[in-house]
Amino acid sequence: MPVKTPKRRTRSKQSADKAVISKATIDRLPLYFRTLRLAQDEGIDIISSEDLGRRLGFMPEQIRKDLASFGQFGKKGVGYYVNELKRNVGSILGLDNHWNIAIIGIGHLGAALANYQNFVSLGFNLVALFDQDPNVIGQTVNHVKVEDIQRLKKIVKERNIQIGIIAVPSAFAQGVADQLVEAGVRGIWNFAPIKMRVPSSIHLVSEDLSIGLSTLSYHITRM
Amino acid sequence: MPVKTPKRRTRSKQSADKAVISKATIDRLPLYFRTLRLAQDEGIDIISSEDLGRRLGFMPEQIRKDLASFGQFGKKGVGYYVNELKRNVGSILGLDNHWNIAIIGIGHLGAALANYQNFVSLGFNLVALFDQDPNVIGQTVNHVKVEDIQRLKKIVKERNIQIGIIAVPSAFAQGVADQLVEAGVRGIWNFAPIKMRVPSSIHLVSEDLSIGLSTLSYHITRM
DNA sequence: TAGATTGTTAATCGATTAACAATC
DNA sequence: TAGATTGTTAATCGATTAACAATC
Repeated sequence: MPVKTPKRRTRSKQSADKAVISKATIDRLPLYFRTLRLAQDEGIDIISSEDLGRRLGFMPEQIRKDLASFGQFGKKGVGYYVNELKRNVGSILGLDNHWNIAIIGIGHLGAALANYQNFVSLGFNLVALFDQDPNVIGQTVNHVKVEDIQRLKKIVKERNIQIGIIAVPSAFAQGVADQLVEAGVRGIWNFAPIKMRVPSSIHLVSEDLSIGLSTLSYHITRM
Repeated sequence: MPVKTPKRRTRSKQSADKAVISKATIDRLPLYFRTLRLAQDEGIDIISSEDLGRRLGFMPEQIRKDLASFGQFGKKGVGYYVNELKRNVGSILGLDNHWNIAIIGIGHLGAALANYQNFVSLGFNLVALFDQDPNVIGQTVNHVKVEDIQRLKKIVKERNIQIGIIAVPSAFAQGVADQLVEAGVRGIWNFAPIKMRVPSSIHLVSEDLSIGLSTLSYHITRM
């Protein structure tokens, strides 16, 4: 459900004011971050919006506009310093907060997420796993022990967990979300294909894996 | 890269013409399908756009507009017949083609996808798994044997596979995509976080799991 | 019939792309 | 300096929401 951000028509010209950033822009930031990291790995020092655009399949003006909404990171006539821009984009995304995350539901998907190395490389700390199955509780996945979901609230507080990742079957997902909210997490990343409801103060991102496959079916049906 | 569909300004009024359907509309169709199935399970015969909207968090006029772009499925003053609409939406999505799918890369994520029951319930047939690791080749995941990736082209043709699901490490993903294209698949569902390139005749949907977590970080950093 | 709800056109809103002055 | 490239405003494009006639 799109949260309507009140829009400011009369914003002053050059003050350090927080303009409203579009969701589309925010969704592109992680892609800029990754591409900058790859460029860094290639030893590139300076990159233009045109080159970034070529690598990502975006128009250069879109990239410039996205970045400019957070500050003036480039040098006219030159481009962007890769290291500096990467650090800035990472900081905008809050990756340097090194959030503590937990996964709830250690089935096939939960276990795969627990082993996903990209989260580590983005700076997230996997600090807890939870399941309800006595056969799974006590096991270790990627060096983290699976805890009884009964202990969720206690451990979320103890380990200062800010983000909960829900990978339980649909029927239990809303209940787990409610528990996470009560335990005090600030964000939920949900993989259950349901319309999840959380208080407006909690940030929710839902992944729906069956959308992609279904839309693929739609397209190949028509070709 | 958005494929520009030539737009028809001068479309005739009431003929069975295929108007251009927006990507946003297509992405919502799988959600309609799922919600209709749930309503069906609840024994509901007739549903209004308002009720569908409440269940999904969409405006009813958006749902009516989406559906109306494919035909007149509702009854004025009454609503939509759940069974009939679900059948129609499923057919629009091409789910009744029961596409044959294969997963390439049977690591944690690939194995999780191989076990994902929602694909089965959407009518997809998982008919092949591929890996490159001799320790994985020959194993059975969800009743399907893992084949040597060397045999990809042969098996894709033999088993009439239309959709390839890529779950290999980023470094190998483009190469696998190229092989799938050569083998004759019509669509690729990619989980590697790269900018994948395929011919314009091949449909590509990429899932990028780190976007969701990064944008969550963005939002909780700012609250 | 009266009330309800669709299908569709018009109005609004938001996001992308184009253009160009500023400046390195 | 001349050439290149940013940052930003304006124009365009596309998607959502509002309004309402049609009709069950």
